[in-house]
Amino acid sequence: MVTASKPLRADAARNREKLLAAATQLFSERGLDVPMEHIARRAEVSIGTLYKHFPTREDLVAAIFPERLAALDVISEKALADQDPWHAFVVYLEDVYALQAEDRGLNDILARDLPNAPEVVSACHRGAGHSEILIMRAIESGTLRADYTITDMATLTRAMAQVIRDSPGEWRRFLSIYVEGLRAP
Amino acid sequence: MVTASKPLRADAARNREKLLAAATQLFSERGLDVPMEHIARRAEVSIGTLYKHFPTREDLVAAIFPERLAALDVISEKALADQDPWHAFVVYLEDVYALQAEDRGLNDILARDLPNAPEVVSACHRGAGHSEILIMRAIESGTLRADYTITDMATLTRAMAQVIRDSPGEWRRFLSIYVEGLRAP
DNA sequence: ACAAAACTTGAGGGCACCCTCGACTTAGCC
DNA sequence: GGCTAAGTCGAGGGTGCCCTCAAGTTTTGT
Repeated sequence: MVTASKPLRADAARNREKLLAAATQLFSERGLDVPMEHIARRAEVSIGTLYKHFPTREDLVAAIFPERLAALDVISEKALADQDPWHAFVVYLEDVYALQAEDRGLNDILARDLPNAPEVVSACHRGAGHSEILIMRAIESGTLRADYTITDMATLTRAMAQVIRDSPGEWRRFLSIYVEGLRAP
Repeated sequence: MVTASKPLRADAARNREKLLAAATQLFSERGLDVPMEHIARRAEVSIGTLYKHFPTREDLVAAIFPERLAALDVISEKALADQDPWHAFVVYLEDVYALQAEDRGLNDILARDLPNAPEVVSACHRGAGHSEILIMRAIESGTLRADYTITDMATLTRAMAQVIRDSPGEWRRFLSIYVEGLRAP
């Protein structure tokens, strides 16, 4: 997937890296809505150059987040390897939201209607697939309430996004209460 | 509290009412952030007139929401009259969020850092006081987990605000799961 | 019916963000 | 060293929202 279509000129390559670094940092700190001007400024590059490299905000997101989202796969794998289905499911939730809590941009991506970047979308689909397996396993083991669905988890994710934003110190407790409500009767 | 300081001229009084009606409707439909211009347009009044009557958005909120928030008191009273502390608490939550779900503006008020309008603030304090009583009673009856606090409820409210916004069809289910997690062990 | 007071109006200035484009600069090749 | 394609720059035009104020209109008291 390393499209080496045309090798960039040296200065262009340098600027591209500076832009990515600046955007990575700002997205993470302030979320996906940071003004484009701020990104350019932090990269010490003009706004025109930013738009040359990344014509839309989406392009920037698409360049940055696939790597971030790879962390989700690591979390999924860890959970899928866990022998205890309930434990796997609960730890999975904790890990996912811990990741979200560390990165305001990721939080935005998971919470709102996602960007269309194919790589981002597919990472989310992958995540959803893994979640579904974890849910099924936990239901089958008789520990998770039988009517739990991936839709419920999507709702939870949006709720958690909000909690993380407003009260970063509270999200673990909030989650733990919710999780208690998830046990099979 | 009906400050009849200076009787308004007839046309002014009419416009004031039109503005209140328009703002009530738009706040409820679209939330507290509707552009001032939209409110003026819907009231069929110029933007200057809007600002004459309500110099800030806060003033509009202060004029509209105390009445809305009175509904909260009704809900509290009903809950406080309930003999079963657990039932009272759960129904209270359902009623509060049902109210929020009906009014996008109210949802905004309860979710974000509130407007400074004294009447709004005091209504919220009143609500918090009632919540606290309901929480205490439910804890004492041994049905609600003993460590539950008003802070947890504030967090829940923000989370619910988000769920109501994104997935209006899901909030009851989300709440019911959370509430299951609230039962004393 | 008239004047003064109260009210209304909307053009327009400010701001923050978006994005474009023509003039300049520079890397990289001969 | 000089040429050219590639890249950079930033002023400036567009949008949407905020809010003000001087000029015009309406109400009301006499």
